[in-house]
Amino acid sequence: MKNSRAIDAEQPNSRERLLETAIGKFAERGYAGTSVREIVEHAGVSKPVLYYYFQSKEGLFLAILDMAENLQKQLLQEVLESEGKVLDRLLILYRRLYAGVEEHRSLYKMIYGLISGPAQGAPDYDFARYHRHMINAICEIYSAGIDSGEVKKIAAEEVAYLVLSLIDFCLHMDQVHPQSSDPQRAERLLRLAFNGINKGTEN
Amino acid sequence: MKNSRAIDAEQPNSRERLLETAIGKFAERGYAGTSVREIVEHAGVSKPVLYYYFQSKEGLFLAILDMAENLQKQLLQEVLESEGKVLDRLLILYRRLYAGVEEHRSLYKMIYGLISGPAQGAPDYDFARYHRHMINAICEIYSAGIDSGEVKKIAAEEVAYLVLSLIDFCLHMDQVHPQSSDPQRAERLLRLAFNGINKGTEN
DNA sequence: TATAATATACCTACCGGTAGGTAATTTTCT
DNA sequence: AGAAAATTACCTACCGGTAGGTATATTATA
Repeated sequence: MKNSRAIDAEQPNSRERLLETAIGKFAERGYAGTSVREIVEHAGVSKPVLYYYFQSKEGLFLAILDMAENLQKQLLQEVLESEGKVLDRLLILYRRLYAGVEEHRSLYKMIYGLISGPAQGAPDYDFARYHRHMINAICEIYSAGIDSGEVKKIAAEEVAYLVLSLIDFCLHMDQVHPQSSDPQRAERLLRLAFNGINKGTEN
Repeated sequence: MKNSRAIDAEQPNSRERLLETAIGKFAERGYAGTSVREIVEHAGVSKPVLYYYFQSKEGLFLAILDMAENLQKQLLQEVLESEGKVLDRLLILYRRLYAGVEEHRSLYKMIYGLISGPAQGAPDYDFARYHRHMINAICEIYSAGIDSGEVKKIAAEEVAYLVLSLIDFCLHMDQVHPQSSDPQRAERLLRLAFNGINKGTEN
């Protein structure tokens, strides 16, 4: 028999502690703004442990990005399996996204910072892929709505930009001002855009 | 008479070259990702010149931010003097903003990165102020539209978020994919949001 | 007893910042 | 007007400290 006293709690091992710590630090202070010393100290391990698992600071960074892309891929796949009206499916997308951001707050912050901001000395990486995946998913949802005659025949990409801009913005706001968080805002704005702002448009 | 040969060309002096170079570098690689050596070398001056004019790397950074806030303040003031329909005034805002971004591409990129991303080791600064100024300006424009009965009586801030999210997103896209730049996109999306996406809404 | 996982102690290169000096201009004093 | 004093605008050379990374020894595990 391999285990001694039951399943012995399984406290996160060094590798995972390093990943988690690095995500937090990179999110708060950026890649160049975070030293490997900070990371290993906060994770409670010595420096060679980091190099043992990730070869380099860049390796650690890229391991995090791999993780993030898998999370996004899985999320979008789930959402695309949904059915219903366009607006409802977009709301499902948003809610699922919101839940994901809640669960991986720092990871989202880190990625968002790298998508929107400078490279911070980090290794090259095609961050726009995250954005493209989102646009594609929204296009797919909207196109289905055009096919079923539910929504206006507007270029799906055009609508995708509008929807994504709004979702992104709200998620971002939620992150930089968590005290005035309003998870419903994105949903309201989405409905608003669907119904129109001008007087004379319905609702 | 004090001057010798006319106004002697006045090539940009060291101070301005440092400012310009620093903006470019900070925009591309972030604050912590840019060393003062890089800056002074690219600007063609020696290190103490930077410390002579700006006291520190932080001083240089803050000087840039001062500049940026003044530019924004001036821009919004101009736009708020406009008259007309809400959508038209918002389009004026967007166009003016677009022109400003074109003119100060790197500066905008740097600020945007700092608003959206981690601190990168940069000194504390309330970057959200840029965002608040924008929201306030849009609220003012929209409120005028409510008063004149032109648009729906929706909380102005709500609309401001929608409008800003859209403008921000388009400006940002324009920046990270300048090759597929489409200055008209924001205008189309703005109109789209005003008219609604659902079938049955006008236009 | 082999190997996976860690620690100590150290490396070189570069970081932001400064000490100390100087050529050229401007201001002040006579 | 001309000398003296002060200021401006810059330089080379260097500082203490910290960055990312590693050689080597040790400990735990199987």
